[in-house]
Amino acid sequence: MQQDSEEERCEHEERVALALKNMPDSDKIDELAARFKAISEPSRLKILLALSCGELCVEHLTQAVGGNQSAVSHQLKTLKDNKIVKSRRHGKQVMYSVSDGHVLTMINVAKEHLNCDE
Amino acid sequence: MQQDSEEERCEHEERVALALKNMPDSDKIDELAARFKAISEPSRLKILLALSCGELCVEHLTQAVGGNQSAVSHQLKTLKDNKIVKSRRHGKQVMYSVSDGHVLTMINVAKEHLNCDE
DNA sequence: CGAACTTATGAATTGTTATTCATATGATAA
DNA sequence: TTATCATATGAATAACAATTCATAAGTTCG
Repeated sequence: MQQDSEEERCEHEERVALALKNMPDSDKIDELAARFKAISEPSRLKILLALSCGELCVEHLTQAVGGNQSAVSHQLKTLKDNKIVKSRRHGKQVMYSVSDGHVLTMINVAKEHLNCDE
Repeated sequence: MQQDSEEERCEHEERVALALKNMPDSDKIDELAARFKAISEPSRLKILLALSCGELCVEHLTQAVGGNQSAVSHQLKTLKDNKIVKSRRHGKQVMYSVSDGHVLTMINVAKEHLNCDE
């Protein structure tokens, strides 16, 4: 016998209702997802990990992650559009850095999570 | 005039070296990226947000996020393969829940980050 | 065992996204 | 202003991923 009890059924229905009630609206979900997506490509994650050591210009970033300048620029654009990194011009160079502490926190939490199962 | 100073150049070179030294190996980066990717689709993020209210079976999840059963199953597989959710069988049903606190933390940090700029 | 129910999976299609190459833009110095 | 250096961008191709449909597999009940 493995029939659901009356109470269990009820509890689950309530949880569905709660989930529906608490669900952020579509735009917010899309924006959140887009940010995770920005971080979710190895090439871009690598850039972020490099930037977690401090501000770097495009050329140095390119050295740090390996690859070509154009690719890195495209990737930086994606990261910047999603507020993951910020930039400032310094003479001929453009310096990039992680946009704020939240991003670093997320990466660190993700790293911890990674260590849990191996 | 906007020439780089000698010290600045040095500092940057050091930072490149540091970034290279601290860079996790390729496999680890790929795994980390894959996890972010798992979270980075609106449909899957929605599932996670629903699960943040508590354990749910596939049918209820399907109700909570809207969509069809097959799609939700596929999405759950991706989440599970990436250790974002876990499951247990309960009679005919399979109950899914968020794998651990790290995942919830990440989502909450991401939500905070979202609120910073609007 | 067979029927009913819940979840999972394979294959195909469609839609997205990364990367590359060529070149444009912006900045500085002579 | 022109040459040079640093970065950004557009367009094209190529790699990848999401969704759907049909159906298989696992579980319980009679």
